[in-house]
Order: sequence, then C-alpha cells, then structure tokens
Amino acid sequence: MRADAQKNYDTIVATATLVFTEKGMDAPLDEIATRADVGPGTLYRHFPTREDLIDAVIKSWIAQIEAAAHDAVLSDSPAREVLLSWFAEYVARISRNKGGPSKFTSAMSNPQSPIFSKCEVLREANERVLDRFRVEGVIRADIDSLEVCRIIGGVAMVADQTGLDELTTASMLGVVIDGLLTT
Amino acid sequence: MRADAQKNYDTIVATATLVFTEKGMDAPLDEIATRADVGPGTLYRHFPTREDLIDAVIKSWIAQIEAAAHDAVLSDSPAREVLLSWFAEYVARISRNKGGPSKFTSAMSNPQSPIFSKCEVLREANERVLDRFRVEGVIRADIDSLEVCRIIGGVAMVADQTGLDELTTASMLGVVIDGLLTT
DNA sequence: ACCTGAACACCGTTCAAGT
DNA sequence: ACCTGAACACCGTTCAAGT
Repeated sequence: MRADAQKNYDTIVATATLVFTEKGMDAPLDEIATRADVGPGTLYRHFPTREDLIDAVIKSWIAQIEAAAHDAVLSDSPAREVLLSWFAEYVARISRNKGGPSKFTSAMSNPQSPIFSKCEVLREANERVLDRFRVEGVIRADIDSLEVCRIIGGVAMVADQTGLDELTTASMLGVVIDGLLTT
Repeated sequence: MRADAQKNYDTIVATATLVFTEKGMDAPLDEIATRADVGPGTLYRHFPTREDLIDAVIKSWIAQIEAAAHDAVLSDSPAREVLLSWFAEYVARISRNKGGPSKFTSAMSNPQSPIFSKCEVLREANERVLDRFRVEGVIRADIDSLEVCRIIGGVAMVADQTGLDELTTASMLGVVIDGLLTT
C-alpha cells in the first residue's frame, strides 16, 4: 500500500473509533470522512461497506475477550456466579459502542458478513466457557454456543436500545442462566 | 374531522398496513404517501411521527392478544407447555411486521412513546398469564412482567433480524421458560 | 380547515477529473 | 495508484401557495 494510502487508512480507522464511541456504530460515515480530512470516495475505497470499517475498528480489541473467557474457565466460584460475570462481560464487550449488540448478533448468523470471523471469536470464547460447565454437567448439553450467543445478544440488544442499567441487565441474564443450569 | 380529511386518514392507515406488511415497519413513509395518493405533507399532518402512524395501524389487532392470554390462563396443560405456546404467540404477534419486535420492546420502556399504551396491552396480557403461574407457585415471583416482556422481546428481536425459523425461536424461548420455572 | 408539492436537509454512493 | 469533491439518489420534514 502506498504511503499516503496507508496514512489515510490509519486516520480513518482512528477517527471511526472515536466517532463510534461518541455516536454509536450507526454514526454517519460522512462525519467520519470529514473529521478524518478525507473525501467520501477515499473512505469508500478503503471500506466498501460499513461493516468493513467496523471490522477494522474492532480488530484492536475483539481478541481481549479470550482473557475473560479464560478466567471464567479457571474460576472456582459457583457456576451461577461465574456465568453471571462472564455473560455480563460478554454483554459489556459487544455493547462497547451503541448499536454494537445488534451488529454482532446479526452478523454471527451470517457467514457472508465482513465481521463474521470476529463474531466467531466471540462465539468460540463463549463455547470454551460453556464447554467447561457441560463437562461438569451443571448446564444443559442440548443448547449450543451459537444459540446462547443469540439469547445473550438479544438481552444485550434490549439493554442497548432501551438504555438499561447493569443491574437490570444482570437480572435478565440471571433468568437465562437459570434456564441453562441443570441444577 | 372534515370528510376529505377522514378519507385521507383512512386511506393512509390502510396503505401503511399494506406497506408495513410488505417492507416492515421501517418502510419509507414516502412510499406510503405516494401509494395512498396524498402529498407527504398530508401524511405528516395526520401522523407527526412514524410511531403515530404505527399506533393507528396496530389499533385494529393489538387487543386480540388478550384472547391468547385468556386461553393460556385457562389451559390445564403442563406449565412449561402453556408458557411455550403463549410466548411463541407473543413473539408471533409483535413480529407480525418486520421491525416490530424492536419497536414494541423499546416503546414498552418509554412512556413518552405514542405506542406506549399499546405496549401496555401486551405487557398486561403477559402479566395475567404470569400471575396465574405465580399463584400456582410454579414460576419465580421476583421477575415482573416488564422484565419478562424485555427478555422475550430480545429473543424476538434476534429472530426478526436474523430471520430465524419457529423451531429455533421456540428453543430459545424454552431456555427462558426454564429460567422462570421454579420446578 | 385541509391539501399539494416544491424545497430543503441529510446521508449514502458513484465517478470523472486530478495528482 | 490513489485522492478529491461534485453529483446523484433517497428519504424525512417543512411550508408557502392553493382549494
């Protein structure tokens, strides 16, 4: 990539990160281009779709969720407690930017999506945590990680759209967890 | 209301019903005005916001949910079975038009919304069903109907956005129900 | 009192002209 | 090879002019 192209690419991603934080993942691309001091065509050349841009923005932090999953796998606290903080963590990550829960949860079921592979990282982290408890026999074995991601994603979408606080969200997650536990 | 105004009002609502069915509740208002043979200003005069229009459209069927709730209250099938078909019914109603789950579930937590009172009808129907099982002691008493509407609404939103089939949706509802049951 | 439709604003998307 | 920005399309919203 040419030096000026690389510079524009980096500036656009940095600006998008900022604008997504301020206004959510549905923020006008126009504003991103303007604040990055590039023409709209430049943004489109680098990122043909909004999801391509989202993909570049989340690249810097999406893998961090694996550490949280790792903690959940190793923790010796009660299952319900571990799952509650793990799911809360999951929700917090995909809700980092407004509009995130909707984007991630939809893309997870769509292999064509530019951010599908990033969603797989989320799902696999979840899979690892669920696997631990499946082995221990404390949660149902007939619900796969995709389905769990969808249900938790649904809770996150409602919380995101409605602006619910963490306590209310945790209460909803508690219901889902009780539905997963066999005990 | 003047005769011509009344006629326009009725035509707009009828056309909106059609367009919402075809393209969902986020369909362009423009198309509704054009197909109803009125100017955009006429649509805005009668319905200042999209939600005002939605309110008029759903008026004709929103109360039907009470009959389904009534059936659920009287049914002598096992609780899990009754709740599953009730929640499936609830999801089907709010998913009648694409984009519906998101609209209803958001408005339910916002008393300022023009469709808030319609959402109350949904919530109260749910309340009646939940009350029956609370009295019987088969479901948790610490989760109110608003919270249940939110969780089920979240499932409906995911299903709506992702285009999930009824079986997959029912499976997710099953998890939520198991989380509500005390047995 | 109500309707019309031109006009404006906003935003996504394309592409001819430039470097 | 890449960038610019004018231009177009689309859609929501307003309002002066009409009936």
